[in-house]
Amino acid sequence: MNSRKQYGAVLPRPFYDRPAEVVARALLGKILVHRDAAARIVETEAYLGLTDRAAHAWRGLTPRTKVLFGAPGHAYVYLIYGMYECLNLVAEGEGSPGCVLIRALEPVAGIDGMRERRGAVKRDRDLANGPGKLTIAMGVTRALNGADVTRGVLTVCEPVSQEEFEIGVSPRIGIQHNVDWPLRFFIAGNPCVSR
DNA sequence: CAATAGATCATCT
DNA sequence: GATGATCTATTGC
Repeated sequence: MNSRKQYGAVLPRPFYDRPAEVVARALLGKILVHRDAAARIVETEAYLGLTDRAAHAWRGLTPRTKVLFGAPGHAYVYLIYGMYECLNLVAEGEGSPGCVLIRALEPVAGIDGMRERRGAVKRDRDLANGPGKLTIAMGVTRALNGADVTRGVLTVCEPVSQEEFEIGVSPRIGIQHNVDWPLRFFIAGNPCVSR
């Protein structure tokens, strides 16, 4: 049991009030915290909104995308393929629907709970190395859609110690439009980054 | 090891 | 009624 705190101050709202691709880069290395579970963000993708056909908000304001058009620093959780949930963080100011998809995490604390929720996973690095996996591992569900990430049960925090890392860039994964836009960011060499 | 099929449902046409 | 920001198990070299 390690009782030492693994993370520091909660990121304030202005952190998110910037272009989606800037926030996506800045989130790498930060610590996502939900109740007793904490994990380092090692892979993100930026979705730009009205100009980005791959983004949910591309078509405009609908009941589902309402959160994306709201204030920055909130969670957007949606169901994909009828089975898995994906976690996004809303970026950019009110009315500007940029967001950042969290694609992979490196477990930091509460790993026992993650293993329970994930079932027959062998290695720790496989607990949260994908968008659908990390929501299960962290216990994030659609009940958290619209939640304020600057205070409450789900937050993103500064790491206690920031090791140096290189940021890798590539096209986004699993989408059908704008396949060549380099909006995926990850910590180069980290074993928890998805393939 | 790489490729592929199947699971399963909220959202939008 | 079709589609999708996925994962896992299974099949085929």
